[in-house]
Amino acid sequence: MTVRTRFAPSPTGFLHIGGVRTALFAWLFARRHGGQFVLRIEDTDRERSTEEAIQVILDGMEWLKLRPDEGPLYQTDRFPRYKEVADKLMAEGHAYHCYCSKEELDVMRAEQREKGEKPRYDGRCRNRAEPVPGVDPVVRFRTPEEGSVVVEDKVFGRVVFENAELDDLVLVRSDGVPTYNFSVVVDDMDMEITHVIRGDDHLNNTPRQINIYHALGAHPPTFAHVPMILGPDGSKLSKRHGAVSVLEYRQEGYMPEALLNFLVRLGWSHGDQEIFSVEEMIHLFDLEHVNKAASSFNPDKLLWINQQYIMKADGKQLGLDLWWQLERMGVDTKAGPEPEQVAEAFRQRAQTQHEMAQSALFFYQDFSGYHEKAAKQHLRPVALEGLERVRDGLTVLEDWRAEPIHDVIHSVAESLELKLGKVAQPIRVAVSGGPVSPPIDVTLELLGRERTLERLNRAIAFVGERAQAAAANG
RNA sequence: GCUCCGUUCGUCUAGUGGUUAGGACGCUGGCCUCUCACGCCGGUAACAGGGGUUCGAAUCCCCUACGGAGUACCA
Repeated sequence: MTVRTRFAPSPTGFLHIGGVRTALFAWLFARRHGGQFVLRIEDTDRERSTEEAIQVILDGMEWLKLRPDEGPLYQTDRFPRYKEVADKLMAEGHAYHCYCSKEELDVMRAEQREKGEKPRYDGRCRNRAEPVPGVDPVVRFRTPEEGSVVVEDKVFGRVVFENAELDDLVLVRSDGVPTYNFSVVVDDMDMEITHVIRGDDHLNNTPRQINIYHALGAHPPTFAHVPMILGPDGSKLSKRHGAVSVLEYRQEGYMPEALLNFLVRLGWSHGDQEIFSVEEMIHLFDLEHVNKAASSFNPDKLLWINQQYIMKADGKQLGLDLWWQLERMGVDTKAGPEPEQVAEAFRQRAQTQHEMAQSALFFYQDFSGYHEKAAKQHLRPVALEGLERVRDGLTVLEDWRAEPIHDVIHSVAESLELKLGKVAQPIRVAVSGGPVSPPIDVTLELLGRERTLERLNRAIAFVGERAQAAAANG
């Protein structure tokens, strides 16, 4: 039997990292076993489902390359099938019509709660022979009254539920729309899902679903409930931390492989290994090493992993990503060096590509003013001679490459009997506006002769003005 | 309330009766160095609590505490 897993999100909110992690595990498991991965959109709740959310799910999974072998399938396309199965259950006595009103049920539950009992449907319509005129009934499942259901969960192990704890759940609403616990069973059965990998918030639903499988004469699939992902503070994931659309991570400059790597280590491990290529994940992933406890999302680690990926990323891709970020920021990338070369210079200096773009801005456009502290520290009269000599040396330099540029700066430092840093740092502030940049020779090469000389002259003038102002004041 | 589930450094985790409880992120000391990074060397910090079982428990059992989920004509 070939393995078939599925990811079945309901498009009622954005696809966030919790959902992605579940999808990743299901996808990895299918890949690992040479099986298929199905994407099913659970949109039976028409009130809350949105077209936008569906699009985010599709785009997000495409970005992460978590591509389904089948689907997207939509539950709203399958209503006739649910009806067919419900009718069968009715005909065989596994289900019955219930005419109770919402109010009636509320009263019933309130009374039970008062008595310290678990609120549950008491089966009052179980043996009703006649319909109630004018009332559209719901279809309820006739849960076995005795015995227990054993869930052999791949993650949680053996979990036993007493049927007496369960009640007769609604299968089909009065308007004919199936409920989750029913449609999910029909779908997983029809789609021949062998392994249901989903969030552990569904563990409690599992015995009910298993009972439905049995009533249908079907074999339940293997279940694996994966723990939830919490926010950095250990609270439920919210908009503040991870509960934003996954696509936001693309905008913030994370690489999809890095996000996947981060997510696979949330609740799963392979010894001490931290970095996994997608191929390695596929090769190594297993349900046995999935944790039982929820884990919280650590943004710093995501940043670190992303940086690791940037360092090793393909140069072309890095250039493309930097270009994309710059364009998004409204920068004219034609007005500066090739993004690919710039990205190379920043390879080890950025945790995200967005950060890289921010740092690289000075290659493409002029900065308005100097970083105050840096200017104060480095653009001083003592730096003047070095700046001028370097400018003069670079003006006549024939070969505009990092090495010869380095030689010019180095010899100026030597002739002034200064350490390289004493000469380089003022140049850095002069050309970048701030105290941080890639190695100075590389920076100048990328910046180009024209811009370099122009900015050097501007800095020289700046130092001159400052000296005059200081003299006037003091 | 009831049912089910969970609990190892701040965080992600290794660990399946005998370990100085290991690694990673973070933080931190140092080295490298033209800045920032990268890299390298070092430090910090954990078995929720209490009872058992055992020669011996992070590991097995029970209780408590805390956290989570379900208890819908949501999914």
